[in-house]
Amino acid sequence: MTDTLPKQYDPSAVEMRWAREWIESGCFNASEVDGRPAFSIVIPPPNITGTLHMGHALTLTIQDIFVRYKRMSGFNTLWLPGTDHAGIATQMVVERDLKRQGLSRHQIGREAFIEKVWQWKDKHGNRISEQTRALGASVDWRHERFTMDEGLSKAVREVFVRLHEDGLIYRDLRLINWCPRCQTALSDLEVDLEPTAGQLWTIAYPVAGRQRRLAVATTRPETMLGDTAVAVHPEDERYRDLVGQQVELPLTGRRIPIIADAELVDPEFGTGCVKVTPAHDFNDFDTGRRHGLETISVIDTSGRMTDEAGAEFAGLDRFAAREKVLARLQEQDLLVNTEEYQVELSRCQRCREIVEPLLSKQWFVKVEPLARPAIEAVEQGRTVFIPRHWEKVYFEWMHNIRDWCISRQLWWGHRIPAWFCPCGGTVVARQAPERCPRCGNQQLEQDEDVLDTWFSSALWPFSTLGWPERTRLLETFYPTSLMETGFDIIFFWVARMMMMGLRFMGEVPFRTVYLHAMVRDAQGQKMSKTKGNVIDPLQVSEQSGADALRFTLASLTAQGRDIKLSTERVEGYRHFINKIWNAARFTLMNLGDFQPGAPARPGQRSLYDRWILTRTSRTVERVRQALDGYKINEACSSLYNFFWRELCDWYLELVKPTLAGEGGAEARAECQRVLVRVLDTALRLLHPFTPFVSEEIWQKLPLVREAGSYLATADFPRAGDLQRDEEAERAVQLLIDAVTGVRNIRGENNLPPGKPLTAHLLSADAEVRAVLEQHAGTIANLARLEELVVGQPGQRPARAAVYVAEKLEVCVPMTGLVDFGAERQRLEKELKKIDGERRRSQGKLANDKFLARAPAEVVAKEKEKLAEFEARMEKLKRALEQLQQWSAEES
RNA sequence: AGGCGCGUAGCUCAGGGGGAGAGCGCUACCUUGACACGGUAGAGGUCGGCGGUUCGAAACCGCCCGCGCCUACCA
Repeated sequence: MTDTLPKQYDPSAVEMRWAREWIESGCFNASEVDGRPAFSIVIPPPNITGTLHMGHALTLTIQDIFVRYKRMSGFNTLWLPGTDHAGIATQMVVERDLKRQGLSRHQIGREAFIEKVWQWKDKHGNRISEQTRALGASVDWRHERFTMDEGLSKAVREVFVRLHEDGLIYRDLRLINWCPRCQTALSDLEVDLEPTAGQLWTIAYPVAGRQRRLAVATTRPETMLGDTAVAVHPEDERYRDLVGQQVELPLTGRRIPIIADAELVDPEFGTGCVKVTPAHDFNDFDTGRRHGLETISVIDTSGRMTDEAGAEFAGLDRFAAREKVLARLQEQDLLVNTEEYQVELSRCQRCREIVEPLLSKQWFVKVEPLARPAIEAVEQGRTVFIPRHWEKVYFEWMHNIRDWCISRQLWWGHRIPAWFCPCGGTVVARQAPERCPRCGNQQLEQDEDVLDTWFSSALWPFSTLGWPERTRLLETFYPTSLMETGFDIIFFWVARMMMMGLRFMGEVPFRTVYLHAMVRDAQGQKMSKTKGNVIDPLQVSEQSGADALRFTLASLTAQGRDIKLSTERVEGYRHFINKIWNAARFTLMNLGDFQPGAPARPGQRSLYDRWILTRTSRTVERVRQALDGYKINEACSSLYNFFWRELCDWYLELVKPTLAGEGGAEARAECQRVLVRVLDTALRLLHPFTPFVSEEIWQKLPLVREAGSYLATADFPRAGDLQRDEEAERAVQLLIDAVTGVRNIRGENNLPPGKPLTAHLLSADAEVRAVLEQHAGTIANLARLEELVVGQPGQRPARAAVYVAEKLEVCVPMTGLVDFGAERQRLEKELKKIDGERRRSQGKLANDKFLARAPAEVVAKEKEKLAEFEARMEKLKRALEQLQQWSAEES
């Protein structure tokens, strides 16, 4: 016996080594031309500013499980990594750096600033990629991409130009969301609504030439300076006569019309009159367009009042202006009411600043024509969402989609390929044009703006594969097989990839979208730096090992539910990893004379060998089925249960004597072979989940294999590789029941574990008795018996504790004092339980309708169950009677 | 306001028309030939409530109660 492994598994010594070796050996390299079926995933590119958090750990774990599973199942597998330039976030980070040096980006200029960002990226932008390696992600680093790479930038220009040619990209002066702090336009999605305590003010607007005032309510009184109408409902009797008249807009001296609009106005709400500010409110903007109203911008891009707001207010911050407007109205007795009111504030997703709707000339994508095919593709099942219910969310958004504002007033990003000529002409082109096609002028200026980061992300599944070139990689791996990401970016990303993929590749970007849940802390709170409840995956990984973290995340990934993570849980699965290690340790300790190449001798196989082989086969089937159905947690629990409960708890215990040579050299040799075979299979099954420990052990196993082969690229087991053997399953179940019965009696009667006992195993079934007799030695060994008697039910020993199993009775004669009370209680409890089952079963069988309508096999099974319950009850009753008798004799 | 999801053992959650499950925790015992990061045994549940469908419901349907999340332009 050689003890080659330490008692405790130390992941830190193992993980870095394999992470490096797999990559160096090319295990994860995809092949561009290959006869094998392709399987591909493009990684959802994390921001270069980011560091790895639990969400990344989860998505990487899930993707890696599928990628390794498919790779081992013979697919030509590409998992393509990369990062995202994250326009606003990255620009903010670099600007902050500059600020520390007392500089602003405007001081150093655009070119120098972009240079700085690249420097920053070179220095810090790889951090997340390195962290990805540490988790064991089996990505093909040769194909790593960055959204600002030349190739991807070319794809962005190509898409922009083509969409523009097709009339799907246009430039227009419209109301957009503007962040006064970031100084850029935002799309609807980049704005978060936040319920906030505010006020609702009611202001009186005097009707021109009458003694009447119209009361309008507003949450933003400062915008009244830009009002260009007051709207009422066309059917509102109260105001019908006023439509077409004017009001005198307070504080401005302007006269504005009273209009009727059924869409904007709900006559039931408030006074039924609405102030209309087309330049600062989305509803009002639409109303303005319907009625041809003037737009007056009274707030500028920094959130200050413009000259249009009037001399008194110009230059004031929007919130200061609000106070001043209210004060002035108060003085004029035009503020008729103030009440507390819950308002939804729009905030910038990046910096939390209150977003301002502003009139601005921006580039937009006309989305509806792109959305239609993207909707159809999911309707037709060409792309399937998992869990399925997310499809509804996707449809809901796609059906109500609005045009996408894609220009950003930033410097870091893909510059918009549009050039303006002083003559008023605009050229959209792949390359900088030399002269204006309209007037020939050579003084063209490129648009200052860049594109929304999500614009380039939308192209990710094909731009990363080389598009617009028709590369081998693209031909082989598009459409990708799986998109694994968080449900929170269905709209931002998944939907947009669908639209762009269909438009430019003519086919969906991915066949399946697997949306994972959010990782929360143990209390179910969202993890956040401010709350301080963040669990850092790298720290956990250092403490417990990446395998333990991965297995934990995978086990908790039930479809459609948030993951509540705690370090205690990871600890628990670390124990599982250690269990795997120790099973291997035990195995290796018993393989001193093992000959890997020697032919198997199935004739030498024991019942236990046959049993573990068939159990392994079932596990293979379960794991495959679970993975094929995207049920990762089910795969995990099958593996956990098999490895710990079946392999370690029973098989290893059953064969210890054989391995010790008690059954002879041949039996030992075959047992070794089976053990190696089973462990090999288990490691293959485990590998996608716990790649490090499985590879480490596998390399130590004495297997016949080519030099330089890796578990990472070994074959994933198939259920048919191993023999099914129901007879062995039934027989071992008898042994398990017998052993458990003795242990139960021992535990319940407080008999010390070391105390040798005598047990009688009784069964009316001769076959059962034969199995028990054959394996009496094993039972005695595991149950710590000094004597074992197999007999018929009538041969119950005197003064014995009884345990009634399904097919046999276990009796242990009690020497010394028997606690009759406790023993009776135990039996009565068991009796009551079985009686409940029996009655339920009997009730069913007494029901004619059940007999008539239930499927025949259900009825047959029910009859079997009833017979079994009755038999067990009979035994229990007899045991109780005897107990009664002994008890009487005793006293 | 609509939509979606969730209420199962003390905790975290699987399961899902035909004998209530796991992990952790808890109790008792144990240095038994890999593992105390271990072993053995045990306690613990009107499967949120009420109706309905069914021979049969924890599961399917409806309503209700709680808890989350997402979407939305009510001034």
